[in-house]
Amino acid sequence: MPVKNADIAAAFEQIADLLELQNANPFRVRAYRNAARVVGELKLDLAATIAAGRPLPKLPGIGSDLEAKIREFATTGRMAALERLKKEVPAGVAELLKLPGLGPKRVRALYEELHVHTLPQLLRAARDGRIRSLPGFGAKTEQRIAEAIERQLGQVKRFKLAIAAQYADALLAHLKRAPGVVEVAAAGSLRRAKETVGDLDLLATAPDGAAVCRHFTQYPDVAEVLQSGETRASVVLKSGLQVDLRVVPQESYGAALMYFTGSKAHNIRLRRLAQAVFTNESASGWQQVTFASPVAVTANTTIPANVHLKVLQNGIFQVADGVKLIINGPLEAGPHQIFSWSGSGAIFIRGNCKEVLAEWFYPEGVTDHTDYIKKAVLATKQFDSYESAKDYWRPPVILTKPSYTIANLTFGGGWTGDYYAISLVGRLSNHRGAPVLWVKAGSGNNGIVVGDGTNFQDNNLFENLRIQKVGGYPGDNTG
DNA sequence: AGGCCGTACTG
DNA sequence: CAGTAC
DNA sequence: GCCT
Repeated sequence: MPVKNADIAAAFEQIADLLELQNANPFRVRAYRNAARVVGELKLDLAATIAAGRPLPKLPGIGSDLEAKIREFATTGRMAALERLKKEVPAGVAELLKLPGLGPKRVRALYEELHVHTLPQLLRAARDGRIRSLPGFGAKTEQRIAEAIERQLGQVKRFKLAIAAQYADALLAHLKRAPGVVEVAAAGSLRRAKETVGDLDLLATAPDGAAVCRHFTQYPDVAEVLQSGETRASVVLKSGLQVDLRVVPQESYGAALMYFTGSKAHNIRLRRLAQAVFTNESASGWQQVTFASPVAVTANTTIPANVHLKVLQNGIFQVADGVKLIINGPLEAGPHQIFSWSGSGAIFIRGNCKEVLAEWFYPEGVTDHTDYIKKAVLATKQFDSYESAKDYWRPPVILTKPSYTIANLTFGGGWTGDYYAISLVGRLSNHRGAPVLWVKAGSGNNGIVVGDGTNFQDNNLFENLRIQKVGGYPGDNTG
C-alpha cells in the first residue's frame, strides 16, 4: 500500500493535535500544521519520488527534521514520533478537539480528571453533570457540549448553495433594518459560490456593532444564540444552519469583505503579500512589492490573460518539480533571469508578450546555455496538456533585438541548426535575492494575482471590488 | 538567537 | 485572566 | 519546527 501525500499530511495533523494536547510550543504545533498543508496540496508524489531515489524538492516550511519524518513514513509506513505520541495520549481524545469550545487545555482536563476519552463518554459525563465540577467549566459549557455532540452525532450537514442563499437573503434583509447599518453582505463560501455551504458568514458596517448584533440575534428564525458582542455574533437557525455575523467600521468594509470571503487558503497566500513591503505607489494604481525571499509557484498555476506581469531585475519565479506555470497575460522583463525550476516543472507562456529572452532562463554563472535555451524555446510553445520535453520545441524563441552575440554554445542530441538559440555574453547580472514583481488589479476586471502567482478569480464576484493597496487584515483600509 | 497575525468573546 | 475561535 |  503506497503512502500518499494525504497520508503524510494526516500524520502531521495528528502529531499537531497530540502535541497541542501535551501543551507543546504552539509554533512547533503550527509548523506541523503548515507542513501538513504543504504536503497535502503538493502534486508531486513524495513516496514515489523517494522510492525512485530522486531528490525531494525544497518545500516551504519543511526542514531537515520534517523531511526525515517524510522519508521515514514513505519507506516504512510508520512514523516513530507519531506512535510515541499516540502512546502518551489516550486514543480518541483528539476527536474531542473538534467540538466547539473545546481546545487542548479543556480536553486535557476532561481526560485527566474524568477519564473521558471518547465522544459517547463525554456525552454521558455531560448528562450526568460531572463536567461542571471541573475548574474552567460551568453548567452552561456542559450543556453546550452535550448539544454539540448530539448535533454532531446526528448530522454534519452542509447546505446547497441555492438553499443557503435563500436563508442569507432573508437575513440580510433583516440586517438592513438594524440601527445604523450601512452595508450588509454575505461573505464566506456563499460569496465564493461553492456548491455547498457549511455556515453563513455575514458582514455589516455600522457605528454601533452591539446594536446590530442584538438585532441580528432577534431574528425570528433563530434557534440558539451562541454568542453576541460588540463586533460579532453567532446563531444557529432552526434549520441547523449556523450564521456568523461580523460588524466592522465603514472604512474597513473592503478589507473585511475580502478577508471574510476567504478562502482560508487564499488568505494565507494573501498574508504573504501583506507582509511584503509596498513602495512607489503610483497614481494609476501600480505598486511595487519586494519580497524577502524568492517567489515560489508551488502548485499548478494559471495566470489569467487580464493580468499584466512585470518582473523586475532580481525577481524570480521558482517552479517546483512537476509543477506547471501557465502565463496567459502580457509579460514584461529585462534581460535577466526571471524563471528557475528543477525536474519536470514547466512554464508555458501563451500571452502576448513581445519577446521571450533566453536569458530569462539562465542561472548566474552558467556558460553552457544549451539547456536553458531549450527551456526558453519550450516555454513559448502553446500547450494544452503536459507533454514530455522531447516532443516539443518547435516554435522558435521570439526575438526582438536586431543582433546578438553567440558564445559558448553547443548543440547536442538532435539540436541541429533548426533553432537559433541566443545568449548575451558578459553582462548577466542576475542576483538571487529579493524578487520584485508588479501586481496590478486592473480597473473593472475580475482577477488579481498575489505574490506567489496564485490566481484569485471567482468569476465576477469581485467585479465591484477596487483594490488600491492590498493588505490582508480588516482595518488596513484595503478596499 | 528570536520571530512566527491580531483581536474578540466567554467563563 | 486563560482559553478558545475566527 | 522553520526561517532569516
